[in-house]
Amino acid sequence: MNITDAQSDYVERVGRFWESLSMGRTAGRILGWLMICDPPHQSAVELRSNLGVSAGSISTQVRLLEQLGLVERVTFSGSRASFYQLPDHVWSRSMDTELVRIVQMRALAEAGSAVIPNIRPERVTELEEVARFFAEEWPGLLERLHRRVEVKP
Amino acid sequence: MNITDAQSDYVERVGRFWESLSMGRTAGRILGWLMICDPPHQSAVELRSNLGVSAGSISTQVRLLEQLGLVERVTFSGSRASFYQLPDHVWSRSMDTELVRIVQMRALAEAGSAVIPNIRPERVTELEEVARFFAEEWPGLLERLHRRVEVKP
DNA sequence: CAATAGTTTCAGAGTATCCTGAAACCTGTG
DNA sequence: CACAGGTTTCAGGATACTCTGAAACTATTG
Repeated sequence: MNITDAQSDYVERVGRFWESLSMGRTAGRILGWLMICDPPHQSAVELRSNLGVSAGSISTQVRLLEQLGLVERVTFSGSRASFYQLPDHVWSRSMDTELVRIVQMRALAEAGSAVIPNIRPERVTELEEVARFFAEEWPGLLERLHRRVEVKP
Repeated sequence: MNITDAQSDYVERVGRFWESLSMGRTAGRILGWLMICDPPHQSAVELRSNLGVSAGSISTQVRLLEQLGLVERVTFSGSRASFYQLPDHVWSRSMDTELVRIVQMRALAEAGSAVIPNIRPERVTELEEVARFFAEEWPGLLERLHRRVEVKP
């Protein structure tokens, strides 16, 4: 199945959005296409021809996306090629990784404890409070998200 | 007041963290120094000498940070210079802007409605559900954050 | 209204990032 | 064990950032 104009538009749009998050346009295009392609799993060659990027680029970006947990590799007996597809519940699961950012933020704030200023110390301490708040809230929030998204009403 | 070694370490650490968010090391250094400097407001010249970057760079990055609402410009009668400082509650307030990202995400998901696939349509539709979930939850979450951070127990 | 403190703009240099195309490298299969 | 399909690596080119230093600009102040 070949890509249509409407699909190409969407792929480009996802690409630009991903780029605005400074995560690379090609990676975004791959995700965009994997969201709407049929079948949902695509070989490197199919990605190449539908997205118009080189084999090397596909290889690099797919590995990157795999590391981020946004793409998974599947294989089929009888076919030598690898296929790539979005894992189940990518989007809700991708929110899980925000927790590591929160932890990094907390670590940054704690590293500031040695240099807390006398005037307006909250410039440093508030960062820690914010990090602590999200560290507390995030798990419960995610649980509700997952319940809502994974078990349909 | 001149920057100490411990302070410089912290500034560099904030700089690297900011860089890891792909927001530029110099911008991060400015924020780091503005978190711990005394007085809390600094002129471009002070930023220059404490951070070791050029006047042009300070000018550019400070404008950028101002646009993001992470730095504010203040002036004092009797002084010709502008001074830069962190606004009150920068860190908790900076979480407010996440809402626009959520809205963008929702728009992206809605743009996909024209190309929803027959098999595994949730690859597209779940993105919208996630966006909607956060759009609903974020305001309340922020309100609790602000209450907690702004009125101390 | 001239001098000057302070700020912004801009060209050029340096650096990082991303892509391509080709070569190298795997690994099933005949 | 050689072949061939498929994937990864890598050098080189293009692009985009970001910084610097100097010139241009702005606006107080004497």
